[in-house]
Amino acid sequence: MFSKACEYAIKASIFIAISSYNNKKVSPKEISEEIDSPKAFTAKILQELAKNEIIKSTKGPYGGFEIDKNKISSIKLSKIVKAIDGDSIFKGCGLGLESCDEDHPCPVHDKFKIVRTELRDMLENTNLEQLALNIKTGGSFLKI
Amino acid sequence: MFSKACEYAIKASIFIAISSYNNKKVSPKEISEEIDSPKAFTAKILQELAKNEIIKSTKGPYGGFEIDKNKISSIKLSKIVKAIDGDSIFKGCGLGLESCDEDHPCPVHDKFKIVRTELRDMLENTNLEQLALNIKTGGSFLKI
DNA sequence: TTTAATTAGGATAAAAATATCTTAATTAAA
DNA sequence: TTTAATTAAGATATTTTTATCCTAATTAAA
Repeated sequence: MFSKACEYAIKASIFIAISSYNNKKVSPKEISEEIDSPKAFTAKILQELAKNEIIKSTKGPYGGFEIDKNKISSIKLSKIVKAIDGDSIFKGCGLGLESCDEDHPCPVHDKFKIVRTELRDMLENTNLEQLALNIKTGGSFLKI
Repeated sequence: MFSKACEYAIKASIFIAISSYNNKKVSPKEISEEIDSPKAFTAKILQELAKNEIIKSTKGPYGGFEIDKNKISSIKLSKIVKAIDGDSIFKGCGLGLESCDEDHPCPVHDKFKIVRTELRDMLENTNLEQLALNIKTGGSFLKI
């Protein structure tokens, strides 16, 4: 469904959100250990998230990655997915046709539309606050 | 969502179904032209579909690919997707965790479950006959 | 101002997906 | 039985994704 990079991006964002609630910046090393991902690759993805202003990076001693506490609830999953994988998963045709629309639909257009809408709504209606809180209360987990 | 190979597999299967209704076997060349895909790569995918008994191949003169007419309505989209991409798209965790389940869910488990179920149901409830007929009646298209 | 701790960025490598090419095997018809 | 038309299979190439490594830039504190 999502690329590896996008899976890491989502998990990393959740962990950074949790750490930020604790007023703690985190490094690529801590993040990759927490979410069980390759460190250097994760660092690249963090750069991308920072460029998209989803997370904030601070260089130098006492630096690291964080998210403004009062921004966490406004960051939707859709924003993270768009930043890393683009929007083709909610906008694109299920069979990869360039010009698939109501007027010129691919064979699975109507059937696929329902799934795509369900996915888009899910990503639009899920934010980092919800996901972080659920982890904090032990309702879900970031690895194994 | 699906790999390129899987998109080609779905489109090829639909075209072969349509041709089979017309009692006509088709070659990789005809198929790739009809669905706008690379010929040799498409041929590989056809081999895979044949191994999975989704399509039937006949070598030699007057050979080609076809589907038993009375089997077309029983071939679900899910069977094609499973044969090419495997079942991780309906079974796997949205964040790629090995052991994600109700007892040990990933952060998006509950939200993702709805989408995955919607997708699985769609693939289970869509068959080649429906898709082929919809094309025949001009309700949908295989390319551009 | 120097040092050490950090992220940024570029170069490279490895693996997987996509794509192509060549030859082998099969088979119907002449 | 030979020939020509077809798919099967293996080798190779290209592109994309995933991953690693090294150096540069930044910055807080000594």
